[in-house]
Order: sequence, then structure tokens, then C-alpha cells
Amino acid sequence: MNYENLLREHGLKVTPQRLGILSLMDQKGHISVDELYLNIKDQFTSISLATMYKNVNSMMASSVITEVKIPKQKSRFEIAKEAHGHLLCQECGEFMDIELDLEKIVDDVSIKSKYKLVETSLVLSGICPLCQHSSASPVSIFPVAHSHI
Amino acid sequence: MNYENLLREHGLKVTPQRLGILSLMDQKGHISVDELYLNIKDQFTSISLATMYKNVNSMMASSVITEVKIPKQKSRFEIAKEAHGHLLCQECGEFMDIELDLEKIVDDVSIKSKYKLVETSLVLSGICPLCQHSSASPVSIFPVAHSHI
DNA sequence: TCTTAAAAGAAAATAATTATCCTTTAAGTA
DNA sequence: TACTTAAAGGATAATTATTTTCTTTTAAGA
Repeated sequence: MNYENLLREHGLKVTPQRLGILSLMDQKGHISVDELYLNIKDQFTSISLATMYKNVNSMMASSVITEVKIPKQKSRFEIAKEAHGHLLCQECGEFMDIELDLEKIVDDVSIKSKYKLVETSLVLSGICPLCQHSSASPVSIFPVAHSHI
Repeated sequence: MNYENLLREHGLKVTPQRLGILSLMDQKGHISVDELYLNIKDQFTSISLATMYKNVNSMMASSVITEVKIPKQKSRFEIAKEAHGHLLCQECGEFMDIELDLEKIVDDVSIKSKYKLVETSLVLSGICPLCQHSSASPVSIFPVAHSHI
């Protein structure tokens, strides 16, 4: 995907900092503000934390990115895309998208509540297969631990 | 429900402050920490904000209460109960529980991902029937606006 | 009652986020 | 290509949110 166009289409100026942020999100899938800041300082040694927040906010306001709020964790941000859910391993922190078919539930709730629904946020949490077997392993100190898919 | 027993069952001391917090949550259904603090100061004029946080944290840790993270809003807390979803009106802020049948989705995700799922968090957001009709109404300044159920 | 570990309260410390102000730059226009 | 300007960046201060520390009070069990 071309992030320059993505930004332009949403009426935002194309800056190296924004491209860097989007590129990081693309690589990592989901990333918190501070992870973002830590990682981006390699490329933009003088980038300000204020710039990070300003960009995250402006890109959220124009729907280029989306915030995912996660129980007991800090929010992560992802490039906006069609509705989907998330799956979290409470043990190792693995976090991934899942395809969803919420249509039936959404329709049902729409009818009963008469709400016009525009947004869904679903996070399922549990223990991933690897952590189920590595029995006595305590909760990881590290926010993103082993990768195993 | 008897909150004294609820606290005892979870190994927490019964204090007037905790009972006040639980009673407020019971009345309001869902409430943020600062709303909680504002409201509780009437009864406990000298209650400390630190006490609020400490109690919210201890009652969360022992699963007496649950945090609900909501897109673009501050978290609200509720007395823990069986799994359910939430419905938010983005216009007036109305916020309510909804019954859910996520079983099919949860089973499906469990099988595909091999995760052992233990927690679900679903928030549906949209426009409530009243706000749909009061056409040009802008987003309310007030966190909890008209009540209409 | 007496004992004690947990909780409350006050204040300070930390963390997270936003605002301010001045400089720089992207992007449209001459 | 240079000029103009509104938007964005960077540094820092200010706010806001949350946690920690330390001392006093209190719930709950002996």
C-alpha cells in the first residue's frame, strides 16, 4: 500500500515522520505509542514525543489509523481496515487480528435496540497454544514475547 | 446483592469506602474513576483520590469489578458479572449492557487458533434511536446525557 | 479488649498526554 | 523554479492521570 496517497486522500500532509509511523505500524501490525516512539527514534533521531502524539491523534481523527483498547494493557494502534476482531494471549502477549462474522449479532442488536451501529470492537483473550504447554511459565516480563505462528 | 459478602468472599476487607463505591456502581451501572470520585465525595467528604484508585485496583485484581475499555472514551467500571457486551451511543453517551451470544464465534476462534479463551470484550457503538431523530444535534458536551430506555 | 495486617488519607513522585511557542517544511500558486 | 502560507515539527512547559510513600486508622480475628 502507498502511504503517501493514503495520507493525501485523508487530507493530511505527507511528512517523513508520518510515513515512518505508518511503515512501523505496517511491520508490527499493532503497536503502542511508546513502542512506536522507541522504534522510530532510530530513523528520526530528533523526533519529539509530542510529534508522535500529534500524529497519532491527527491520523486517528482522519481515520487513517485506529486505536485498539485492550483489557489490562495499553492501547495499540493499527492502520485502519475493515472491521475485524483481536485475539490476545494473556501469558506471552501475542496479539493478532482475527476474521469475524459479527453480522448476525450486529443485526440482532440493531433490531432490538434500534441503534444504527457504526463500529464494533471485539477483543478475545486467553492462552495461546504454546503457553498452554509451557506449563509453569509465569506472565512474561516482556510486552511482546516469543513469536510463534 | 450483599456487597459485604461479595467483598469477604473475595478476601477483601469490608470498608465503608468500598461499600460506597460498589453501591455507586450498582446505581449507575457503569462509572469512570473520576465520576466515582465526584459522586462519592458527598458521602465521604475526606476520601482520598488515592483511595479510589487503590480500591478500584484491588477490586479489579480480585475480580469484584471489571474495567470496560471503550473506544474514544475513558474506561468505566462495573460490578463483575457473567460475560456480556456493551452498546454505546456516540452522540449522547448512553451506555448499556447487551446480552450476547458469542458462543459460536468463541468456539470458532478457539478451534482455529487453538487458544483457550477466558475473556471477551465487545463494545458496539452507534447512534441511539433518539439521537437519530433529533437530527442536527451535535455531540453532547455532557458525558451522560438524556436517559431514554 | 488486644493485636496486627490491611486500608485510609495526605502529599509527593511518576507517567501519560496535551498545550504553547517558535522554527521548519509540504504543497499549492505565481 | 521561487514564493506564500497553513500545517507540521521540535523543545519545553503545563496538565492530567495514576502510583508510591509514609503515617494514622480500622476491620477482623484471637
